[in-house]
Order: sequence, then C-alpha cells, then structure tokens
Amino acid sequence: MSRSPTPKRRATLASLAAELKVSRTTISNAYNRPDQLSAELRDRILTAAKRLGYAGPDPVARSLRTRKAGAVGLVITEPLTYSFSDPAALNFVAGLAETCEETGQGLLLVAVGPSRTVEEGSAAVLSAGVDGFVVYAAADDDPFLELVLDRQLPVVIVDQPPEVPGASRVGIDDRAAMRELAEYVIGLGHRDIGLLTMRLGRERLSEAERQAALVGPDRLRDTHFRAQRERIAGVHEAMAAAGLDPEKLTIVESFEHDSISGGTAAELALTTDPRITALMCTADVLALSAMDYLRARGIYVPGQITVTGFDGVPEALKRGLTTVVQPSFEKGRRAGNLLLNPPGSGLPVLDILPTELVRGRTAGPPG
Amino acid sequence: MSRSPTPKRRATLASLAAELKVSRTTISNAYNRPDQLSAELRDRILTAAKRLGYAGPDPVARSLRTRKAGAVGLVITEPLTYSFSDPAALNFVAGLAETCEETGQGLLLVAVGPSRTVEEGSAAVLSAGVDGFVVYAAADDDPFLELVLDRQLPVVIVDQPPEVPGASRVGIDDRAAMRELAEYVIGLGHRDIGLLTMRLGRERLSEAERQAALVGPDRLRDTHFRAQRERIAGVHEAMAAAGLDPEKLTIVESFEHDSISGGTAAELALTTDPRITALMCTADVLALSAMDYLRARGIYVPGQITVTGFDGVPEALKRGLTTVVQPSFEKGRRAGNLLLNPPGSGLPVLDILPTELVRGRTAGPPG
DNA sequence: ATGAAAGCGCTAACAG
DNA sequence: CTGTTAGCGCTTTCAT
Repeated sequence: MSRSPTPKRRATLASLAAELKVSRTTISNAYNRPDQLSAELRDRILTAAKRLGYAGPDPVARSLRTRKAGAVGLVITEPLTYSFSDPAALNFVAGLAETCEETGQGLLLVAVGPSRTVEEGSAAVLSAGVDGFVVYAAADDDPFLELVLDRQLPVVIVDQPPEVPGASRVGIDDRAAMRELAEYVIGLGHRDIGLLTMRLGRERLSEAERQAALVGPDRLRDTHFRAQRERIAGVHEAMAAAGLDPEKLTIVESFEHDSISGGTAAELALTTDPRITALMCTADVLALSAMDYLRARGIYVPGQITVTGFDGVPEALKRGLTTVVQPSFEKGRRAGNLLLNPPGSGLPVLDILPTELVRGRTAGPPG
Repeated sequence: MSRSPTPKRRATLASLAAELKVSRTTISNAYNRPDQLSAELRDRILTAAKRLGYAGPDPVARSLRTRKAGAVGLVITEPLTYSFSDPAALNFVAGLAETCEETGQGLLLVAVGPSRTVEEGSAAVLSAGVDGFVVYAAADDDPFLELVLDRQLPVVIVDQPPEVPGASRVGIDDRAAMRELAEYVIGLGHRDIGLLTMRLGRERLSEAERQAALVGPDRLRDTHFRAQRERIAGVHEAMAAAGLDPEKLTIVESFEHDSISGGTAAELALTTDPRITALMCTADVLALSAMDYLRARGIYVPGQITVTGFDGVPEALKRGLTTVVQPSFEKGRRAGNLLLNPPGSGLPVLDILPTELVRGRTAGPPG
C-alpha cells in the first residue's frame, strides 16, 4: 500500500510524453486505445506513469474534450431526510443507481432541498458536471426545474410535474390507481372517509407550522404536487361515481415524513369527523404511522377503522396493509434507461408503469 | 415553461461576448464577480444570455480551469442492493449527503459493486470528476481502494480498512463495543453462543454458494473486513476473559442481506450446536431476520434464545433489540467534514465515534 | 470597469 | 503505429 512520492507538480499526459519522448497522442492511446500501439510501448508507458504517479487522463479535461461527463444528475427537491426515509423514494434511487452502475455512469446527487437558498441550489444545478438530469417528484412550480431545463441537457421527469416540453416522463396512473382503491373501500360499505396526504405545496414552513392540517377547498385547488392531486382526484371520482358527495371527504395534509406524522394526521382527521370509518393515505409511510397510532389507542384495524396506503413498500406488505403497489425500483431503472439510451426517434416518451391493488388485511366493512 | 429555440451551436461565453461586443472576461465577471461590472451591463449580459439560451459558464470547463469539481465521490464497493437495504449504510449516506448539501457540493455515487468487472469499476473511479473520495466499508484487499489512492485526491476511509497512509479515517471501536455486549450476554449466564456475521471475504459467489456457511478457523483467519473481524474478536475476548473457550463460539457467515438471510444463518448455527442459548449478530438486519425466523418456529425471545444485534437501526430499536447503537448518520457527516474542511494540520485524522450499548428486551438469562 | 493573452489537460482528425 | 495541429470553454493575472 505504498505510494510513490508526490511530485512537485502533478504529472500530466504531456509531461509523461515529454519524459518518454513520445507524442501526447501515444500516451492518450495507451489509455484509450490499447490496440493502437505495441504492447511493449504501452507497458513502458504504464510503468513510467506509475513511477511518476500519473493515474491516467484527467477526467475533467477529458470531459471537456469529449463533451461527456460520464454521470447523470439526480435532482432531489425534497429535504434529504425525505428521500432517505421513504422506502419508495429510496427504491427509486436504487433502481436509477442500478442502471447507472450497469452502464458505468456515475450518479450525482444534486441536493436542492429547502435547507439551501434558491441561489445556492441554483449553483448546485448549474455546476453539476453531468450528461443529463433526472428530476424526481418536483412540484409544478419548482424553481429548480426551470434551471435544469436551462442547461439544455436531456431530462427525464419522474412522477411529476406533468408535461415538460422536450422531457421524457415516467410515472404511474396515480388517479386510476387511487380510484380503484377507493372503489374497493367504498364497495366495502364505507361512506365516511378520511384522506391523509403528503404536503400539497412547497412553501417553507417553520417547525411549528409543520403540524398536520385540514385541507380546505382553497388549499386543495392550490395543490402543487401532481401525484397528490391526482390521487385525491381518484378518491373524489370514486365517491362521485358511488353517489357520495366528494365534498364530504375529510382531507388532512401531513408536512412531515417521520414515524409519528401519520398518526398525528389520523388523529386530526378522526377528531374533525368522528364518523370516519376508513382512513385512506396517499403513502404507505403515512398509513403505517397511522396504524401505529390507532393501535396505541386500542382502535382495531380493520374492525373499527379501515386503513389503506399507497406505494407498496416492503414493510407495508409485510404488515398486510391494503395498498397500491407501484414499481418504484423499476421507475428508477426506466428513468435511467430513458436518459442513457434515449429512444431512436429522439422524441420525448411518456412511460406509464402498471400498479397493482393489493387487498391486505387492513380493510374491511365499517365496524 | 417555454424555452428559447435551441441555437444550432450551443452558446458559449465567447459567443456571447462576440454578440455583445464585450470581452470574455466581462461575461465571466457577470457570473462570477457581479461587483466587477456595472449592474446595468450585467443585466444586459444576463438578458442576452437568456435570449441565446446560455445557461452560464460550462461547469466542466470551469472545473478544468479552477481545478475544482464541486463534488465528492462516494465509492461503494458493495453491491448496490446492500447499501440500499441496510438502514445503517443508508444513514451513513444520508449524513454524508447532508454535509455535501450544506456546503453546496454534489455527491457522486461511484458504484463499483461486483456486478461490474474490475476494469469497468476502474473506469468509473478514474473518470469521476470529484475533489475527493469517501470510501465506505471496503475490504482490506479491495482493488478499488488502490485506484482511489492513485488519483492523488483527498480520501476519507470509513469503518475499514485500517491504516491507509495519508487518508483520514472515521469509525467506531468495533471491538470494544462488541466485547461489552458479549460481556453483558455472558454475564446473563450464557455459555453457548452463536455468532452470525456478514460476509468475511470479497470473493464473488454464485447464487448457490451464497448460502449461510459455518466459519472455520481458516476462514476466520482470512477475514478481509476489518469491522467484522474486530467484532468477532470482541466476542472472543469477552469469552476468554470469562474463562470460556473462544474456540467453542459457533460462527456463521451470511452472504446475503435480505429479510430471510439472518434466519437461514440462525438455523445453521442452531443446527450446528443445539445447545446455543444466545445468538449474537454483527448487524441488526441479521438479528431482526433471525428473530423473525425464531418466532416462526415458535421459539421465544428472550425466553428460550437471546438475540443481540449491532448498529441500532430504527426498526431494531423499535422492536426492542438488545444491540450496540452506533452513530451512522454522524459518521457520514464527519466523513464529509473531514474531506471538505480538512484539519489545518493537513495530517490525516483518526476519528473514533462513541457507541452505546442498548439493553433491549431480547436478551435474558438462558432458558 | 474592461480587455488581451495564456493556458488548464486532454482527444480527435489527419497525415505520415 | 506515431506525431502534428487544433481546439473543448473557461478563468485569471496583468494591463489599460
């Protein structure tokens, strides 16, 4: 594990060439096109390189020349803790990472969460040395999206927002999936439903404001996250189709992502409308937390309250949650593929992946 | 959300300068040193830039010039699924990501898992445009470590291996932590102990070979992962100190990381030595899986079998596992800080973080 | 406050 | 198989 003494000035391809009295091309070829020179000469070069502490062509200089960075950027507009605490998000990243690994690309995490100012986040986006971007779960009005688009690189949008000109998109049919689930719940006989959602806007809230909150018509209309909006619409549609008044749906918004936030939201919903017999959630993490809360209160699921989720994360499946399973990992893979091997046409693609309704053990007739 | 029509040739700083008949320096200043030119001129430049679809200085060219990439590389030598399925590893990444976010650096995931050949992995390391590397949980003989070192960039090693010249290291005292835990277990009265470990070598195994395996003296001596080695040593030391024969410790190695692998390993240990009354595990994920297995078999914990873990992941704590809590997130933060703000001395640092023994509900006297 | 000149380290023709 | 010639797009003294 010993290293050659560091030279005063880092060796470069040119200095190596001078040292060996060959041309720079030859050195370059030794690394990039081994078949373009004799094995013998190549060996001599590699040996000298090792001696001089030359680790091969500088990646940055090469990138400048070849116009390829060998990495894709993942823009995460949520606070980091979000992405790392929701298994669905994580699985997405894992899928993307897998595609990158397979194709030898790096995956650059560009964090532009609320902890930074817009200026700082912009710098991060503008200074990312990548060949393209994947934007995950951005709000419709996310300021960084514009910035990413400005870079004029290939972009793949995941889940939201909708319809960005020139960008491919991968996602699921959130509305249809949620509608099917709601139809199932309503079919079970539920009339009074509570819906727990993730945050609906991207405003920066203080610690204190980040409590669960009731969602009124105004807030609902002002929802900036497409997926949430669509899932809510799915429930509304199912209610309307069943002759229920969509207005009666009690919606609670959760701003946090931790293990108790779902419980807090559930409590608010149940307090607001004590007749609620079913709590639907737009994310499994919310549902699992809500179940913990209910259990602690001695409320039996599904005997007294039906609970449903969305995502199909492993823990939810393990605990028998009735939910919609979406292929998060595959979404990551697809996003990566779309970016790395764009379809021949060059035209943007809309890739809608299938979901599956899983009837678990947490939904039953009203108690 | 409309974009200016893409020009035939991407706008550059130079083309903008020509267009506006100012020097390149001025354009550069407009972006990098706003105070070096009149607000008026700057506005004119920025407006023209927008019109021409110029998104600001090319990050790669800037990197070449300034010798700063604005990103740190994280070299993950495990298969990706590992890192994304172990909450401890994940938390580490989250901590590192947080530091990066705070300092406006990108985090480049360089995957060099076994799914790629050494050649391919090498290319990934050699072509990463970063200012430094964090190497997480590498084996002593990991081939990529050399490569990373060759790049002559700052390097921070996490957990293992030990003693890389010139590199700072952050980790915990694995041996002492495990010894303390073992002392506790032995103190409870256990004499026959089984130890479930993660893989001990970095050989590439076929699907079929990746079953749990008994670890004999040879394999033990050939352990290439420092942390595992140290934790095992900790148990040995505690046994010796208590007058027990360390040779009697039944050690089982698990090659997988999924939700059943701990159970498979537990089964093998228990079959090998039916007198075992305590199963110690070098990772919580193993212990949790083992507990699932025992429960399925109707074996009561801790009544019939004591189970302990290592790491202190949230689920383990929630389930009352007796374990060692280590500050995974903080490790990530420290690693990032060491890389981004190296200590003034310039000398490598060894940063050993504290751990805490948590006496949960899964350890008791032998049944 | 602005400009001219000099390279950062490399690769891609193309010619020999 | 090897060398020559031209930049890739930018920042940075140093002058003006």
